[in-house]
Amino acid sequence: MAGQTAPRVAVAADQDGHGGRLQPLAESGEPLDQPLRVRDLAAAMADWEAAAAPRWVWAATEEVYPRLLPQLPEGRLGRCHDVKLVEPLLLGLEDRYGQPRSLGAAWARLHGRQVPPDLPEGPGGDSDQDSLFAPDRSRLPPGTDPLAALVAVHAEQQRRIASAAEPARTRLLCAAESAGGLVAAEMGYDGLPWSAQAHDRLLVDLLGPRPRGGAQPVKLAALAAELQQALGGRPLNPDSPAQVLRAFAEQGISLSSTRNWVLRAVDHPAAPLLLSYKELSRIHAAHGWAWRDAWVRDGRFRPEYVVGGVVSGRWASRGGGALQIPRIMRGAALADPGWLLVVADAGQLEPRVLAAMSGDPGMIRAGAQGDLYAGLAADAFGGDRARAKLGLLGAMYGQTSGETGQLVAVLRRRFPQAMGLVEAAARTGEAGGVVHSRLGRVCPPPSLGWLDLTEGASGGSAEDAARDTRSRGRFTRNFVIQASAADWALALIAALRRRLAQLPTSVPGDRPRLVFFQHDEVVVHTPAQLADAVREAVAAAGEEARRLVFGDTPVRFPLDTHVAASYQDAKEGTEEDGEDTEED
DNA sequence: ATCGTTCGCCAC
DNA sequence: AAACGTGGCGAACGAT
Repeated sequence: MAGQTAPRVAVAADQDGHGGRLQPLAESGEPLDQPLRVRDLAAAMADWEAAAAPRWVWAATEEVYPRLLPQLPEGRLGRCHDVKLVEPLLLGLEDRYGQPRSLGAAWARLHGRQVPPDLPEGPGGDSDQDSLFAPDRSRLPPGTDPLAALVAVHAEQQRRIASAAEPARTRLLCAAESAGGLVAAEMGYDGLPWSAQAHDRLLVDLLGPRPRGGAQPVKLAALAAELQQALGGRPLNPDSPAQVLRAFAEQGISLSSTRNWVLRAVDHPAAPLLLSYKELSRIHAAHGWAWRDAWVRDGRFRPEYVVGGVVSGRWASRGGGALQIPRIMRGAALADPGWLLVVADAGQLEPRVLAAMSGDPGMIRAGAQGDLYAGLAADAFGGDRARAKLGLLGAMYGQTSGETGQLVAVLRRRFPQAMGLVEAAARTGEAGGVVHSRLGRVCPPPSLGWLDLTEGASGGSAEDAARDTRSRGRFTRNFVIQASAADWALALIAALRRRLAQLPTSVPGDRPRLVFFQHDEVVVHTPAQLADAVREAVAAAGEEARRLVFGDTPVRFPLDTHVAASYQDAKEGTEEDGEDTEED
């Protein structure tokens, strides 16, 4: 096929059917040949992928790739440039944060036309029903050639990347974000293995047998009845904070709220009952049978991931609460027979990011070790690891209250460069400025309302203005860390995805798949005999991410990796000796 | 009935 | 012991 050596290929799928058009591009985005019409887009792309593995350029991964996946061979596609994911990154760097990101919007900006607002992101195109007609979400004006517009906008994005203040980092950020788009689509397609039987066992243990209709499970109903008795016997809905506060007041107990930590300090028989009720009630409501009916099909939990859905670059999810699966429910995430789950999480990721970015000698010394907090403690806290950890987390979150404030003061003395980095970020935010991640993801600028308030122009109180100022300082302080950790995590999954695709498989269908990703943690579903190779791939990907994002820093970014049939069992091995089950 | 806000809990 | 960052989500509740 002509042009198969092109480094990039632009893709425009037909609105209906299986065809589309392809156009080979130079790295700069300049066309190398005429567009090529193909009747079977997936087959043509698979051939091209096998021959030359170009970077696929398209308007939006989420609108194209899910439709291709069922028809692609196991190797799938290697790399892409997602115009809609790249656009907001570039807009942020260009002081145009938050402007519309669609292909049509970028095209309109390019031609000085009126920019269409983005469509609201609904529950994404579920291709379950063989929906031949994907609605056009490009926002291009009618009559515009989508491929020509794509090629023009992509070339312009390449120019913008090249003229960014730090082109190499921007290029890496755009590539990583685009790779994230591929991973997200594939994870949504492959799904997290989820055993209905195991899930049922967990639920029955906790709640009792599945009730008919919408009835309350027996254990929950019993707890509610007991609680009502303990609070005087009057009808009570334990799900209503207002009613609960009133009922406790009648017992002579005045509560500031019905939060768990408040209730835990209450000396009354109703308090533990309410705590138990709330715990079980939440499981039933958020991850019970109704949840499974809605989100688990054919032994897979298939949520929708939203790449770049969090300002810091972390992912969000839409539906199913994918990023909030309660720990006690994770026993239901069970590998297929003959398969295993490889679970890897980056321990102490955020403090390691701070160490690497700041170049602080003391922090680097601690971060070169397996346990950063222990190193910190030995250096500055007389070996008290808990205090070292509390202080460092406080410094990264902007905590000032109580004892933690003093710990932060110690850190400032002993690790001036590291503390200087987060405090400079806080000052920038308080002054209304923006900060950026290691790879250059930009934080949102302050709102007009914030500017009015903090400049005293809106008539708000000085207290409100001061509170908003401090709040933005905490946001930007944390942003530089959280967003840089997200940079690393994105590089990790991109590298891991590529390495998994290169693993030799003997039997078709036996390829390891990334099935879950949560901020600093990945899960790979793999044939058992490949589990060791997957572990090695994870470790190598972590090292690759470190080098790409942080260069030659001595700080290590170790991944705690465990292999088990269930997510739960793999995680239990991860926790450090019972004490201190906190993250990071 | 339907919508938006508040509370509160889950994850990192 | 409890206020310190990013989110999603469900029930209650009050407004339309």
